[in-house]
Amino acid sequence: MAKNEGFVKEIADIEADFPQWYTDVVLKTKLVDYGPVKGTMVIRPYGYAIWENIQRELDARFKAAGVENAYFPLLIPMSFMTKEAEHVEGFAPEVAVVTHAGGEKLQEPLVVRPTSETIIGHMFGKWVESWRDLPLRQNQWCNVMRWEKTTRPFLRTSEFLWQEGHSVYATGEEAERETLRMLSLYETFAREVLAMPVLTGRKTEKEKFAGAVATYGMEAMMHDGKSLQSGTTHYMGQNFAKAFGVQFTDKDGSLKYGYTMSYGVSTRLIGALIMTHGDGRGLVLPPPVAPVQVVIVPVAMQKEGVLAACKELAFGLEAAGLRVKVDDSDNSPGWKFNEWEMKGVPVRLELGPRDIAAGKVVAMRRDTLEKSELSLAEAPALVVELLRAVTEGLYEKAARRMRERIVTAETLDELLSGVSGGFVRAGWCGDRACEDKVKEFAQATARVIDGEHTQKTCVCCGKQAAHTVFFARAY
RNA sequence: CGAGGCGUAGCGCAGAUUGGUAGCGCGCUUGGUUCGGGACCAAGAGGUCGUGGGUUCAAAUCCCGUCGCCUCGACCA
Repeated sequence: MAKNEGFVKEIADIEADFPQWYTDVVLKTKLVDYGPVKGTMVIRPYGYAIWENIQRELDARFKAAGVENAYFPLLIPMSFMTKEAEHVEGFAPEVAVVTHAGGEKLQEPLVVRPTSETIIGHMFGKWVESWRDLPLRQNQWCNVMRWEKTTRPFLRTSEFLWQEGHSVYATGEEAERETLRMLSLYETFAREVLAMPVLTGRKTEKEKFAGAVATYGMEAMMHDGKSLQSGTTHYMGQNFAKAFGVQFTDKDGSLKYGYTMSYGVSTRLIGALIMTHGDGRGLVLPPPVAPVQVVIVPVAMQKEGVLAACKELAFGLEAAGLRVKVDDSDNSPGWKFNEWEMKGVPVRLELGPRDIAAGKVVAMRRDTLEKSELSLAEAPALVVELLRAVTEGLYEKAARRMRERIVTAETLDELLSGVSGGFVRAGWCGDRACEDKVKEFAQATARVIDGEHTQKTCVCCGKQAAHTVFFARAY
């Protein structure tokens, strides 16, 4: 790579041409490549390793919450899709359909799952008979397909990876409580693992999931002030239970429909990470999900003992539970510094003859680019501490940016100015017409309804506000 | 689906207006010297010019068709 091809932009520059910066960085760091079919992506090893870390962390949290993993089929009979009226209306435009197989036209077309409420509803209908079978809480890690018109790696692709959790409860209260509990689990996960602050809340009718009674979402603010929906949970009431016959005999002997809910996050989270933490030099990965947490760059590595010292250091760090790489490739140290900075490795250690003689190692943290000297002997403990500081630092930096870029608006003009660089908190009367008008006027949508209702009047029509809403432009 | 742009070596591009031996940079291979912020020398390998047709003695280049991808808008994890 030529000198001028590296990422040595300033932060202001990445915001100026953010979509281009994003596309460049995901391709150059080999997170992803375009697939041969429009809208598809290949998640390359460096990107997939991030996904595996996300999976591992989230999966453990689901299991701790009592959810079991299962796997349901990719293909869903077309007739299932039409059983829930709103659901089919919402998803019909973007499903891919299999019409031929085995060299013959199929009697009934099969849709490639865009989400699995229908087929899981069908199966749950078979499995649920008694109140003793409830709650039923399952999750699957899988791929889904939605034929999108405009695509971008991780953020919106025709096929993507996700998890979808589905639960049935005997009562609506329980199912609703689970819907909020999972939203909270996501929020905690975003903070602790992705170092990403989010806003959570209920979605408006216009933005809710097709077939749900209520949808809740978490929204993250990207570097350019736009919002990215990073996870959703849905309370379905009895809509799907009735459509698929999810019934049980209650304690009193009466036959009742269950109440269902679902929740999901996808590989979009990888895009969210990149657009939350990245800077002019490329990726900045939060330590909990970074495929390589510490890279060791040997200096003057042909000199006696340098490589051996690097390997010994790596051994000590690995013993402390860290993911470590010694870059003993033929490139110059300068090349390696730039390369690993671009790839977002949270901590770099430089080890050369000078350090070895002094019993020290030079450490650089990726988030602040600050260098410090550590005692070689105590490096494992110190690096663990440094990584913790990086995670916290990333969260604080992103949280500060989000706080600074949320403004309150009383008028459409104020809203328009606010959404050009961040989120806007504004009153809303609750009418779809006003929501649509805001969209038209400011290219902004209602992201979530704020839990704190502070605004008295609707930003659009001036009537009494039913809710206080966060408006933003969204990816 | 609307508007633009692009398909030439692994990647990024030039060559096209004026048709005439397929080029450049990076990367790759081999050998050597280097190594504290993208090192250097030497020698090499690598191309159905997206695809189909047409014009021509001759097409990457001109004409017609077609396929694909990217970006920006309207719809969505």
